[in-house]
Amino acid sequence: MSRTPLHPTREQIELPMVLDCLSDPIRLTIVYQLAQQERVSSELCCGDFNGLAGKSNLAYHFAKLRECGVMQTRVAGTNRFMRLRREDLEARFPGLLDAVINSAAKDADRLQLLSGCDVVDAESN
Amino acid sequence: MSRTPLHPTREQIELPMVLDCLSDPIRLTIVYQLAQQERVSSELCCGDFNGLAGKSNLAYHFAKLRECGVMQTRVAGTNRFMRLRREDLEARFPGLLDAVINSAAKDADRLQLLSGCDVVDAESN
DNA sequence: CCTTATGTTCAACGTTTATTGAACTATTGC
DNA sequence: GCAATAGTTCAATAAACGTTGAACATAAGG
Repeated sequence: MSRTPLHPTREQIELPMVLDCLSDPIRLTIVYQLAQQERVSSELCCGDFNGLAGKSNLAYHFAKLRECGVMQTRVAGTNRFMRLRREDLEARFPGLLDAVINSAAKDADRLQLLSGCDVVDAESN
Repeated sequence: MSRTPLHPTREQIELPMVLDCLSDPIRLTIVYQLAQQERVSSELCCGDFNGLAGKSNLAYHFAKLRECGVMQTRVAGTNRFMRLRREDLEARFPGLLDAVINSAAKDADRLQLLSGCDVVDAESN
């Protein structure tokens, strides 16, 4: 396992890549859950998203989200903690992330954003 | 040529589809140009986008933009006039379209949004 | 009616994408 | 050291995507 995964600089973040990244239902769910979690701890680890898809499939989506500059990964022991790159995204594309997240929240049931994710269960306790 | 192409109702417009639609550079350019044109006439016809790609390729992208609910097509003679479905998009995803368009405007040169499009030339006269 | 202009539709193609399971790496705790 | 845990990487697969040119459809102008 390489120590710190590749992240693009703020200026390297491209609009089409971000939009494409967010257009996938699984990745949109991940981003949505990360946004919800910001009110609590701002970070989640990969395992919190088991239930959304298989581990290798999730790793694929995590890599995409990272490489597109949407989220950042921090390695801690055997865990990888992830958070949204809110400031960078806001600097590059003002209002975009919130518009997407709010739209996703509005359509939460339609998008099935809440299904199969440990995070929501934990939060509702 | 069928008289009126298919358009989804406002409620049928889905977030992932819209994001995916906007993630393609050619389609993003079309949307951006339509947005710019709103200050003038709010409508453009297919031919205004020759230069972006071949005709059949453009027809493919137009169809996607239409089927995803991003724009509306009106048939007039041999022409098809298109405009953004601003109100519908705003109702479904508040702030999203403007965030995307403003972000695209900020990155206009990086995205090469202005190249090969008749509209800009016409507008700069 | 014939031609021209505007776009669409279709089939073909090569590329990219999402998904899967198996193998692998790295860290923690006993 | 050994087993368990947490994730990644790889190869394979099927589906979706973008692009192309040729054929088609429709309307307008002479």
